[in-house]
Amino acid sequence: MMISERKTEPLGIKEIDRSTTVDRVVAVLRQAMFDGDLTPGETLREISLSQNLGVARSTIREALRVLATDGLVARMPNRGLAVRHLTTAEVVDIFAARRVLEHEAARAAASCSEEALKDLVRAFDAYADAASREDSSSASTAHVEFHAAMVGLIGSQRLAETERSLMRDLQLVITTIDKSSDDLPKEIEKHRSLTELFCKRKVQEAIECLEADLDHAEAFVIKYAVDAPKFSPQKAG
Amino acid sequence: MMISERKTEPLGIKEIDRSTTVDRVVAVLRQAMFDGDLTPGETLREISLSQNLGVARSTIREALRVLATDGLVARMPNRGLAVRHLTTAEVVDIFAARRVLEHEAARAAASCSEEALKDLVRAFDAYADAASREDSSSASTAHVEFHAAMVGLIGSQRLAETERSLMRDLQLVITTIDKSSDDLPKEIEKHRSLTELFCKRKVQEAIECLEADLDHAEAFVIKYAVDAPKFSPQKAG
DNA sequence: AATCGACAGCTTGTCAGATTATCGGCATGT
DNA sequence: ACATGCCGATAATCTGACAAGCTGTCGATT
Repeated sequence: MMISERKTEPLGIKEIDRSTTVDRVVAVLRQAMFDGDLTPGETLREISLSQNLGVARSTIREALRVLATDGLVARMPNRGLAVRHLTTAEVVDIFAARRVLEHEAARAAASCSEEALKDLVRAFDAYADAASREDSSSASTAHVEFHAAMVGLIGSQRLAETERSLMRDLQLVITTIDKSSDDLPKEIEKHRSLTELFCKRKVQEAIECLEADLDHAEAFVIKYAVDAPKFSPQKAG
Repeated sequence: MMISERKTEPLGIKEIDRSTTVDRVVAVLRQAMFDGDLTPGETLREISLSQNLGVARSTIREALRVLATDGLVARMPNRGLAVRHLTTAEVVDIFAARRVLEHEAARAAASCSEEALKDLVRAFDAYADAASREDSSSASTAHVEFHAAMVGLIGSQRLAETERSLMRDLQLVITTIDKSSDDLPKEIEKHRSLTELFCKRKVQEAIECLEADLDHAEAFVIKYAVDAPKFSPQKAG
């Protein structure tokens, strides 16, 4: 054996960002929509975006193509792109999906590993932390991640990813409704008790808690969801 | 009121294809992977693709970006793209997700509308028809659509889309295993009885049927799934 | 006045070419 | 044997150009 053979890095070396420009543009745009800086219905012009972000139009186009595939923006051929507008029907669709996934998550809590539950607690802590710092942008992200972690208990990353996508789309609507009047502390408490029920593996109670929350949230969102007077979005962008 | 005001189209007017070149390239590549013309691990070179298909490299890039976002191809930054290779862990993940969705579909069959069941029957008929014509390409597609229709009974297009994506990824592996030794008639019969159980709303029996099928399919696929000796795929391309 | 058609402007769609960044392998030197 | 530096291949990005499609306007025609 050789002396001083080092396994990894000599400590203190920072992680290098290996993302491409397109990835970063996607992230920026996604966050902007997420934070409400880009509101549903708002058109996205390739040229102005490329000028504002200081990248070429081709790069913007690739980024927009990703967002379109994700379903966050709608393409209107030769007319441009716009931030997606959810119709009432779609909101109902999303909540139907969430009910299935989150119910199943509660059931999975009965038999999942302790380690998996730790992940859920970690996700909740991140959410609570962001909320306590009144960082609404981070809080939104953490909220999504919490729900994804919950569905993750089922044991399928794919389903967790689906939940993530559902939550993101909803967030799109929610941020446009009211940025401040949201009773964040109350939300945190609801999620805290939900987390506890999961950890104690009290399936039935968790389901009831989820159900109440989903019903409430659905009614709330639907009240503000507007039917889009636009083209239906492309399927596969 | 005016005379001869027509609501939609004067009959017989064909639908106009409004797809862009990128859309068509995506479709071609997707089908190629689906049919096994492009096998997992195979690298996709932008230049050769653009030459073969007779379109510009930028167009190819946008198409590949879509496929990467969909998760069908893996990006290795600055090294190229490759048709996705599913690891055993991912196959397990996918089947965990399918179990959740298809179980829920069986439960939903108890209370869904007759109309929804008709859709399922239609999907089965298309599958059986393609199989009887020995059109394996159409049969693969129809098979995916059948399962999507099944999950569609739950009442969420989003979940159906998730199932579609899961099935497509599996199909990617399956086509590479054996194109012909597949006992298609037997598969059709299994799906036929499944369809009947759904229509008769025999939930418990349907679940048992599904479970047996899923277990069998999972074992089959895992036996042939190879762990990829490549980079892990990018998250959001 | 109402309708139609041509036109202009804007934006996306597609393309070609050039430049840069990164990777893998090879050769070279100690 | 090992580290270093160079080189070829390929993707990543940018630039600039032109074509195609949509919208609204503005006359001309009826």
